Amino acid sequence: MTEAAKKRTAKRGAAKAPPIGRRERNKQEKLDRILAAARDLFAAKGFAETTTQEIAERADIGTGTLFLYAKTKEDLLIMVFKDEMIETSRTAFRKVSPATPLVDQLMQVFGAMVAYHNRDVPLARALIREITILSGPERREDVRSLMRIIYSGIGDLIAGARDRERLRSDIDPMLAGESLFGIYYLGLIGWLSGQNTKQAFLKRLRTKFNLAIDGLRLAAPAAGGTGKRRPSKS
Amino acid sequence: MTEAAKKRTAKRGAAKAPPIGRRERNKQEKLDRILAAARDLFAAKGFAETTTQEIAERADIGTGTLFLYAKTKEDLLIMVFKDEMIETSRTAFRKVSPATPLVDQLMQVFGAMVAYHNRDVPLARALIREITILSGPERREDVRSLMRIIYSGIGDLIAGARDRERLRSDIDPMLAGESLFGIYYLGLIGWLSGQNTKQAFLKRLRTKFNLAIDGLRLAAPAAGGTGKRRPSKS
DNA sequence: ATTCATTTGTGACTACACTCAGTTTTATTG
DNA sequence: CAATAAAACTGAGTGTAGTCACAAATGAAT
Repeated sequence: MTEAAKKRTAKRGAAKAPPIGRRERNKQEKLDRILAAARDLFAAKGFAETTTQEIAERADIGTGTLFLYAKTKEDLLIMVFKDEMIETSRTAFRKVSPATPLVDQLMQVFGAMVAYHNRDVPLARALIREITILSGPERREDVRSLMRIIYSGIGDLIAGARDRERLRSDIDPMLAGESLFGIYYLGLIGWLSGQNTKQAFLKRLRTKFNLAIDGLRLAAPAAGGTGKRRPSKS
Repeated sequence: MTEAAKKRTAKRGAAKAPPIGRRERNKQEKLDRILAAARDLFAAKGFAETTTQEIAERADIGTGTLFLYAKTKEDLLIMVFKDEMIETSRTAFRKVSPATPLVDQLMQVFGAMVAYHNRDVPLARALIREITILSGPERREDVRSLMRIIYSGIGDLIAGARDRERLRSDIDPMLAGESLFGIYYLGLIGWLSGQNTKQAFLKRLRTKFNLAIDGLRLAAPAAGGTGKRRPSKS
């Protein structure tokens, strides 16, 4: 009996319901090799400087095979870093100090994201470029799920701070989360584009968050009369 | 005396300070032809689908010459639309109704920008992609000047609304302008990426602006202005 | 006008992302 | 096991952005 035959029989005897044959296993292994190769090369040489040839070679597959797993080189970039970014975000929200001023909590979260991007700024630039406007529809869901995590994470922080900081109860936390993320995102782009140092960016961001929380209006800060409706004009 | 000699003499007699010789003129004409060709083709076929060959052909220049005027195809995109975008922004700010609630003024401005992008959404996508993260440093100043115009434009609106809407006097209008633009920009990206209809985007944007102006806090509202806030009972 | 230096123009060429017709591998069936 | 179908793989080939060594045009100097 040949090795092949033995293996085949063994598989039959094991379990057929979850079709985890050689095929699926090979495919998964290949994908893993591709992603590892791409990650290493992107980190070592940068995104633009890495050729798909090199990635295929290092993953020990044919050039054409690569494009069976990633539709484009840009897709590969998202595929490589998606999980990492999601994990970074999740962890950032998990680590937030409870019962801390909302601004500080926000700065903790976004600080973690900035620290992540700071590990490789040119790569972050490529990544943000692609995330902002995807070059194809393939990774749309990936980005969407990342955004959902972030928006609802911020939304939860806002909801959690409602009592502590006497926030309005009529606001949609998700929508507010989107606003705050927009403020962060534009600053991030500015930093990655070299308009600000990381420190200046973060400092400015804190100011903007304070502004967003307090609003532009000349409302009485910490006024004695809590919900005083119309404080006489003039 | 030959034609050449006559011309040369004439030029000498005219003015030498502004060296507007045949050279400069030819260069300008060529650049104009290039930009016109690129604009037409981008509009007709889309950015990705237009080849630099086609642009060169239509501009009646060699393929290599094109890259003497634009370092990359992406550069060309910015070069073609930069002036238009700046003009759109300037006009948008100029047309703002004075003595109108700040939120409405903001919606007028950003509404104009959205209308501009709405003329060709796929092209807007390419444009925003490139503006967000430039693929090279060549057009950095162009984008920066556009941003300056926008930020200070919003800053002026805020400063102008200070009395009308009893805004805080301790805020940096430019910084606040950046915040509001960030909120807009992320929404714009969402719209261009097909996450929202134009209407939903604009409606949501208005809500976000109101939130940014009023703040998240339950502080005593300074009434008056755009009392768009939900009438909180009790 | 002639010479010469400098700027501008050019298209054959290169590098690289991506495709596709043909091949190999795996699973299935009898 | 053999035969067959289906899925996965492959690398030579294709299209296109961008380069570069050389050519042409221009302006300056005499």
